Amino acid sequence: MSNEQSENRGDWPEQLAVRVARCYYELGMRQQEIAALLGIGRARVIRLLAEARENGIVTIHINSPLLENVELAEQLTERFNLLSAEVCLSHTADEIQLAEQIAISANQYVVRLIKNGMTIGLGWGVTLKELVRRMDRVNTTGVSVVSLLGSLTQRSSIDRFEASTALASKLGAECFYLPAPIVCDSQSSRELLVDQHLFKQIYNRALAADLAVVSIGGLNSATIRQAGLVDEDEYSSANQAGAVGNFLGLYIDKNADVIDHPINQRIVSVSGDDFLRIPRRVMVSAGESKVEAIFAVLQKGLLTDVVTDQATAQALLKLKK
Amino acid sequence: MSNEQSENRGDWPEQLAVRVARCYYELGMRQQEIAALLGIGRARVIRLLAEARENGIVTIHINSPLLENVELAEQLTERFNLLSAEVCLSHTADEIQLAEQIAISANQYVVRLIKNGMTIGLGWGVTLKELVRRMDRVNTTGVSVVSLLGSLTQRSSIDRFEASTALASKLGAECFYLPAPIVCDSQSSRELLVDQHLFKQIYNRALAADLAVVSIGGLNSATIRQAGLVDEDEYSSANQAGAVGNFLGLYIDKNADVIDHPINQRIVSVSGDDFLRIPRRVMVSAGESKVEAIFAVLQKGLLTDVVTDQATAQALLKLKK
DNA sequence: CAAGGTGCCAGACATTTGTTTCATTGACGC
DNA sequence: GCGTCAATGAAACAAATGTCTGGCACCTTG
Repeated sequence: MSNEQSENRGDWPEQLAVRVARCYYELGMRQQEIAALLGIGRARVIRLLAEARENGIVTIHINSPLLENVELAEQLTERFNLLSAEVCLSHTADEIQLAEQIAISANQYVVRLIKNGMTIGLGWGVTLKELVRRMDRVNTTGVSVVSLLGSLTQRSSIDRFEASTALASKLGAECFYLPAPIVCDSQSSRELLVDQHLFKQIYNRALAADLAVVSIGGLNSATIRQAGLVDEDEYSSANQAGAVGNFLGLYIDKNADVIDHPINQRIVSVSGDDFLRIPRRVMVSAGESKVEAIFAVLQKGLLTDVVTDQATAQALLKLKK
Repeated sequence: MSNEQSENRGDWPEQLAVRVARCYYELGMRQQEIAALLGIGRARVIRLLAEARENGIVTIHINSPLLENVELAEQLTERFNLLSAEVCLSHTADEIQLAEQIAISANQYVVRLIKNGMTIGLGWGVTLKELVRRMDRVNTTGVSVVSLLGSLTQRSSIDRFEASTALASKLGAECFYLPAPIVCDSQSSRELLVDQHLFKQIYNRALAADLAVVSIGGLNSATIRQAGLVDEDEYSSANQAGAVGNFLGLYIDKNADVIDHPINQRIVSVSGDDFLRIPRRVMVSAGESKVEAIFAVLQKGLLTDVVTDQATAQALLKLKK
């Protein structure tokens, strides 16, 4: 039977995980059996299974929608004049867990929108990172991914928030980064960087995106400050200047207008009218603290699609009145 | 819009299952919590989860292929001149379990082939039934499903083997049946039925299918006889006449030629050259007892795609030599 | 070559999940 | 009304899964 296959095909960790996953989910074997079959410890089987789910090697889909959420989605679509919306169940107020949960729903939603030959503009943040991490691997051709914001420069931030690279790898796509930090030292250095030929080239590529997937930063969300890009002083002064959240790197007020504050002069991102040139603009976001900002952005018509959770959807619909 | 909010939205059993599934798989809640939240017993939560997996409300995908199986698939593709093939892991020799396992792999394979506006011709048997039962629900438009064989007439057989109806419901598609039993009483009654206007109409529809999904019946497979369509005498005499299996209802010999036997005169199905007019012909089958028949059919070039398991794939490749 | 680290297995343990049994409920048919 | 039957929850139990510890082998690094 299974003769000792040669050896060195592909990277082992992943192949092992795949094998374990197939034995477990497709063949319905017990972890103990699998461990015995593959000659490894049961603990490892458990780790590999967890890892496989984390990585999106294994994905679980629920094909039937929950009626009440379909209704909420329809209401959102109508009230904010969207192309479509998706509402998922939520159970926790913890923003990190929430991000994971929305990510799962958004996965299917986004995967359906991806077509061959497409350029995808991508934002930033834990939610998107999570989304991309658990996303199905899809075989595409001619797809490219462009970051809509400048780059993060700290390794730790990149690991937590940078999603483009991971998305590109899931899709087997090319990936482009705006060659400038997301927050520049000063307005003048921003202008210098933005004026570079290479920068413009990539910026134009971003403008030509067919699909944008973005998130929104609530103001007191940890994300922005965790990234260490904005210090406390700036944060609180932006706050006082009427900021309700952060959209594509820029601090916005309750009308979704970019507030007049020095920090916004230093941000590198595709925003404003340029952003609107992307025909399909999907927001993936939820959470108590982001409702106001999400509402503002929706109200202003910046988006064509929304993926959020029950609680946020209900809050948004209430605000509308 | 939101008209019947209050109570009667959708059928409850399914909605409950969906809700439980989402809580469990997306939100990662414990069964105990879910039971408490929804005010039902934990036992029911378990039953609903099982049911959801059975029905394909919940589907689990493994997105990364197993390298050794990719190799086997490539070998199959090349040796039998196929468009593509898929090989899944197998762990059991039990044909029923095997059917379940292949069905899981075939699901993804077949779903990828389905396009809007397509007509799908479908065969018969436990494997296909299983395939369809666990298949993802896909939203399609303009798809129709046509049975490639005459109809089953006993309720119990229908429940076990008839796949077209279920497929159509998963796809939201139209479904057409050949208006004749799969096995007629006599050759003459077959001719009479086949000559009906309505029959020809649907037969032509079947001929115009873009995709056929079929299985193969091993000779001593329980399926054929379970259906109670062929009695023991006929079975053993067909056996003696050199039958190695059953393809689209017809008994075939080791060259995949339809054997000269009275039973074959009474079968209603789309076969022979007519079958070859369907451009994409996928076989989903595996099992020790079917190897010879599968080999014959492949050798004769009746198929363009195969989904099978490791053991069968290896056996097929050995035979080729 | 040794210190420190990592990854793994083995096995003990806690938790979760699955199964069985039994009593209750409520719908249905007569 | 009144039995019958299926569906369900409760509780007890069995099995599986997940977590943790210690120890060993193997690496890296100085």
